[in-house]
Amino acid sequence: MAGRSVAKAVTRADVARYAGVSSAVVSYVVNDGPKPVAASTAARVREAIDVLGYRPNINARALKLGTTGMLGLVVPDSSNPFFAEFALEIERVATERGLALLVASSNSDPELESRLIVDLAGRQVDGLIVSGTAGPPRPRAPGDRRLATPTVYIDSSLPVAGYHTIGSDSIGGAKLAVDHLVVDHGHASVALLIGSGARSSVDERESGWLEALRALDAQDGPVVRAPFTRAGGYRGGLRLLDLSPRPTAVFVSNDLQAIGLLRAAHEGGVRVPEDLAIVAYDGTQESEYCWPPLTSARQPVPTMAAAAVETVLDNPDAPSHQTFAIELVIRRSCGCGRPGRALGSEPSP
Amino acid sequence: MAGRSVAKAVTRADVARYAGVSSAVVSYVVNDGPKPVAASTAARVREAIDVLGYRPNINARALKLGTTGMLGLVVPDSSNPFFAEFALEIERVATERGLALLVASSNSDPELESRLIVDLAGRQVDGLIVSGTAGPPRPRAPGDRRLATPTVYIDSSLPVAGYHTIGSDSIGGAKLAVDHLVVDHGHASVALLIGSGARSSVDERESGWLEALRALDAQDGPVVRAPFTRAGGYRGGLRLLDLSPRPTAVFVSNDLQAIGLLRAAHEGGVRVPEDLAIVAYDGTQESEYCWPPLTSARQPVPTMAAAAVETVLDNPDAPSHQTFAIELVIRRSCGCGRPGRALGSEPSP
DNA sequence: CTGTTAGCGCTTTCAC
DNA sequence: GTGAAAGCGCTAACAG
Repeated sequence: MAGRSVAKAVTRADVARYAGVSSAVVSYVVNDGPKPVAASTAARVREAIDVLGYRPNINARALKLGTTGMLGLVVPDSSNPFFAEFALEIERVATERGLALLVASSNSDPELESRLIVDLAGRQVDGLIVSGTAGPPRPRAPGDRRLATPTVYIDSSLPVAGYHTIGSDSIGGAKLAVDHLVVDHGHASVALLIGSGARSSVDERESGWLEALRALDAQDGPVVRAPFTRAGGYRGGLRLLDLSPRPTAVFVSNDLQAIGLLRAAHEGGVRVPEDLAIVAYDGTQESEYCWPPLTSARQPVPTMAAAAVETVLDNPDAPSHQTFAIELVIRRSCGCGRPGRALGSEPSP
Repeated sequence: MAGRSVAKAVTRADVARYAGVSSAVVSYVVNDGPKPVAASTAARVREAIDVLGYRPNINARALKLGTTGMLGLVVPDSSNPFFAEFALEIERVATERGLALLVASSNSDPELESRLIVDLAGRQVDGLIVSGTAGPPRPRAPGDRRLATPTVYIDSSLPVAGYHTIGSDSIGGAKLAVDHLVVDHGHASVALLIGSGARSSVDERESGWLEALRALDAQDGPVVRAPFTRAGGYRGGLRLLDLSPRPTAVFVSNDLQAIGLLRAAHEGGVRVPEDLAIVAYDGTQESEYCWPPLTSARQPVPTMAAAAVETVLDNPDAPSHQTFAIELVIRRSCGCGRPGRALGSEPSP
């Protein structure tokens, strides 16, 4: 059905004919090598290219070279601002390196996810970056057939044998959040509003929250589980606010949920941070512009994205693991600053 | 540099050898045609495929067929939730049709944008969907060389000669917004906070705003221009709130700006909607979860995305234009509902 | 039902 | 400095 309509593309042979040279020469001038070409010939070729409107067929090139100049990215949900920002950063560094980005969303469905991975691998992408819904894959069995495509799992705070993995230091991040609430703001205990995913293992944000509380001899507050979405945060928030006694402080596992919680609080007349202090996780742009602005444990997205691309491209063998420190961005929802006045009141551009 | 590490992939020839058939037969079973294959042979081939872990090389296939099974999408800013949602929808329908999506962000830079378009076209995508930062291209000159790739411009409320265009009915949408503010809420005039882009022509949202005001014999309020971002809305909002007399109602050209404006209002102690009624444009998810929830003129993103893909794939010739009606989603920021209580208080999932 | 084979557009070695 | 030709992995005539 397609293919029919693609107006007969002009090919390297057309250019060669028009310029009165061989197709090899066209190749030399297009790629600026590997052989030198006389200046005058080159000029003629370039003119032919211009006149004819020639565009090299990148796929043919890929076939010959065994390289596609494409990266694949699969995320659970690209409308989650965190993944959107991640994707944008990856795209930025890919573009810088002359690569294009093939994206796919698994919609948090492990089955779809693996189909997408297989599909992208079949498209011969030069590297695959995946944020697994089902968490990182299980360690590779000894005789396992490798996926030929170099792959890195992001969003994995622990190493997985046989794979490249990258993640933020969620344990450390959770601790930062809890410490701030307990030490700096004097809360006796901190609740947890956390995502309920398909992930098999315990979320490290939960471990960090617990560890921090223990280390401070503070009490762990109630735990509420809800989907990693605004709506999930809203519903989870409703339950959280219904608890008695109502928690005075909560650590929320991502910005989206915190925003949902904020809505629940507004509707219930619960003042943030006066009645309920909130620290979130991710530090997306959206967290800066809700009301009150969210204090959030920010993942260094640009750095992580750059590392992902680099790892998969420059280091395809030798599985590695990298963890990135997170930074607590202080705004108003934790209780810092003055009411009605956002901290750092000139928002970033 | 790349290519080296790609573990020698298993090819159709390997499978053929292993199964003791010709490569054509392998092709027949993989594609389920065009020739029939004996059941027993097919089984042998399938087993070989399995054992060897064979994956067809999609690029080779593309080269042969003149079709890549890829769509290209270029947007100004994929971290804008509106475009993120759009991209997600396009991806969804593309996946349904077995196509992959190549995305690129122009970062609102017209120069980058055209480079990206050329690059994607060179990658032989089967169709190109672009949301132009420079607006749709100028009408095609008679002798103009066509871009061979079928292309549709989204976000273009007016037709452009020689191109496929798709857009929401921004004039109608703006009127809906203004009418609601003036007729239903009794505001004597409505201000405008609108994006300042690279677009050459006047934004139709501005025209709609003006027309609606005229039609109602109402007064046009002040116009403030600022970038299409949260920060832009914030800064524009600061200026707007500084005006005297301060407007009592404002139509904002996208959700992002409205969210920035909301922050400015919160900081300035201006109550929304009591002191300032707001109606935004786009109707992204984020508009549902800020506080107060935004009344917004919603673009039918899924419908538009489906139309874009269909147009570019099934209708590559015969330039067409499609406009989609927008729907005013009533929430709290316009003054509807009760204070502290969001309208439709059970948010969507 | 199965096999042979000619390319798709490109790069690159090897000759001139 | 330039050209001829092989071949990347795949499909689809065309023969058997």
